[in-house]
Amino acid sequence: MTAIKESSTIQQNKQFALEQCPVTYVMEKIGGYWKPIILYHLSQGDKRYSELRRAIPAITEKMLIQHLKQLEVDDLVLRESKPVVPPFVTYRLTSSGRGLIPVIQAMADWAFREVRGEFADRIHASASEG
Amino acid sequence: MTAIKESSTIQQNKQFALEQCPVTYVMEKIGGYWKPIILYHLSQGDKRYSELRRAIPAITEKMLIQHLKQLEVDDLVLRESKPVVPPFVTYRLTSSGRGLIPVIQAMADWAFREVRGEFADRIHASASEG
DNA sequence: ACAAGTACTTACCCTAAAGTAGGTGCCTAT
DNA sequence: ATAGGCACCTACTTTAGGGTAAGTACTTGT
Repeated sequence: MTAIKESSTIQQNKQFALEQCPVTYVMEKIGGYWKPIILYHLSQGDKRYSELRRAIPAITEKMLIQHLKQLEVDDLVLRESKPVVPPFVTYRLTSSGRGLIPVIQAMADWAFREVRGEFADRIHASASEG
Repeated sequence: MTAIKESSTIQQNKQFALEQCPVTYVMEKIGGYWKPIILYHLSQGDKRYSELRRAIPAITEKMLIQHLKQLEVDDLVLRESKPVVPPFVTYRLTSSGRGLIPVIQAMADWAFREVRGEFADRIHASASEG
């Protein structure tokens, strides 16, 4: 067991931090507003850059490319470019990225349940108004 | 079906936005760095203010109370204070908040899988170094 | 008398994240 | 000839999220 030498303390700290709060680790990778939204769209299938742009009209190009680059260095997203003109660039989830699909899916499920709940409340309120 | 009158367009927009991207709805509620971390600790059981503080040493009091208040108005967290001195305030998840447990749990699961993966990679790399 | 613990609140500051608005190079369609 | 689509890049500015440090009110412990 001589593997992991000097860096073992880092690893131990990481293990420690993880036991303290695993969610912190996740936030370091996909914290912020846009990343989970981008990941959601990629979870629906591989997308070209321009497809992502159209799928998320509210995001600026700067934010989109910036987060895509970061997701790439964090090995959550893979960028594949065909050397043609006009450019043809595809983004897809890596296997780590696909590991986040349950998270994204749980988020989507919750959102639907919440809004259905509001809907039901509203009908109920209107009904009891007379 | 005359329930929902003037406000129906808002509701329709919400439904539309939700179909476009349910994750956006989630981000409006729990986006940012700290909220999921707070929710994780509350998912482990009801906590007093000071317990949360100790559980999340990296957070400042300002951030903690600020996000707790916001989670309260968003009906994800319930604040219960006993009128005693010294104060005794407990925070717990509401039913909406409990609905997020699968999200938080999926995050925690992913974090553990990721770090185990890194660990395995590291051992593998060291082994093939000689 | 003083520190420490409870659960906050307030004022000030700073930085990192995000928005604005341009440009690049190359091609196709009108 | 000009506009538009592709996938970006860059400089500048704004905003909001977060950090620092102090104070509040009341009680218990030493």
